[in-house]
Amino acid sequence: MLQELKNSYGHLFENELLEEINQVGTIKEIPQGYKLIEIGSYIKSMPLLISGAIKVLREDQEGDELLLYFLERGDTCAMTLSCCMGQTKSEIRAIAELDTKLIMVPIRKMEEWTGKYRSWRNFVFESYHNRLMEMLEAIDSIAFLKMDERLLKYLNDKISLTQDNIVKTTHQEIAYELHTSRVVISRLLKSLEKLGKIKLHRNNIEIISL
Amino acid sequence: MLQELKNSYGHLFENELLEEINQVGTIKEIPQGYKLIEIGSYIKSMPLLISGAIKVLREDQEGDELLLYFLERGDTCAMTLSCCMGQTKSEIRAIAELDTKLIMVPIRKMEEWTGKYRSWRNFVFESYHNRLMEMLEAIDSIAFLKMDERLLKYLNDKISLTQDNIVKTTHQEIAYELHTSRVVISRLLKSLEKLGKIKLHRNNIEIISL
DNA sequence: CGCTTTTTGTAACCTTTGTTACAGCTATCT
DNA sequence: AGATAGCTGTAACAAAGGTTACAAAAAGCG
Repeated sequence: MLQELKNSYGHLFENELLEEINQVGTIKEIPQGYKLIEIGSYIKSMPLLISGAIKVLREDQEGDELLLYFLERGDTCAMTLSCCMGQTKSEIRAIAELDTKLIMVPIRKMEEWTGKYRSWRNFVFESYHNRLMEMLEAIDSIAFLKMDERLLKYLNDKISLTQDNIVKTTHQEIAYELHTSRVVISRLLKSLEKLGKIKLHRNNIEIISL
Repeated sequence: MLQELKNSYGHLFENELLEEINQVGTIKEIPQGYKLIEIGSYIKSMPLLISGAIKVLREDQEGDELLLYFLERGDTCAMTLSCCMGQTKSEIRAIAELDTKLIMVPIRKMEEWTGKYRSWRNFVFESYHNRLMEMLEAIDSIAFLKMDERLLKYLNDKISLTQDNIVKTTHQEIAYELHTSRVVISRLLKSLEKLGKIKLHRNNIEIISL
């Protein structure tokens, strides 16, 4: 594990801290689609991403979903931090978007490290910062963009995440994540296809140019 | 200043830290409507609220606004924290919603205090947590509520902020903050009036029951 | 292969929200 | 008082997005 740790976090943490993480952390490999955190659940450990990606979702009372943002290598979940500190329930759902490898760190260590290691403090602050920025981006999209623009942004985000110009998903799935209906997504995708920007196939969308 | 500091932050910080804040902080009284932070500006000090309220707004390229949340006594601006740390430009605009009293603390002290005082660390973490939760609430409103529900929530937030059942604002102002048009707000307000929930006057709205 | 389930395409229609235009009212200023 | 600027009310219309319904294609399965 130490090697993987160093690859992803070596530039951030000093050796002593890396060693501590190595001692108390457990590595986990989770498959795509695996649910890491459910809304309302308590959290007892904090994930440090090694590879893969995790999508973070919000849900309302009726069970309608909305995609907030993705976590990638070097990221951690600020919501988790937040919940750990306050001992409150999770406000979000986290699902592996790709096959993902991560290190789980028990939360009791966190308090200790924030006092002990300046690099850890900075990491935590930076995580909060990044998450706030991503929340702002999410707000921008919902508040200021129309559905067709949001869809384009969604497709863009997907291809930069997977490094693949084929987005493997269904219209229904996109509709869930953008909190709209399948018919609306099919309609907009069809018009993108007519513009020559994408090509529609069953269970996947081929991106030509966006 | 020390007394006001103790009233608002005495339960959070130890005396030594309160003393330090007293040394380096400067007290500021700003009138309603005063612009504290503009989008794109750099921030050199961090506000600790003593009394009053500050509204935090987001803006898109076209200059369309959206109200994110309010800061009250005991709060600080996590966006400011965030920007200070990263030395980046402000992503938000902050305007005094009421006449407001606050203490400005130079940002260079922050790094020092996060290492030195556990209570300060906890305060900063809690601020981030609170702001993340308020961002989530903002997202919930925009994504899951219809405009009439958002308007109700807006009015509710206002009366709990001012402790006054008369909301002193114009339809246009509400429209800006909810990122819609004045006509839409007038329409919805009128229908609320017909339901007997509010009474409309010039420049203010009297809340009967929500 | 025949049956079922999942996914996609599309039409028709409704609701919500946004836009334009204009009139009347109120406060303020000179 | 008269002029002006700002605020509110309302109608008529346009656009975006949501809903319902149904058909057809593709994949999965015994």
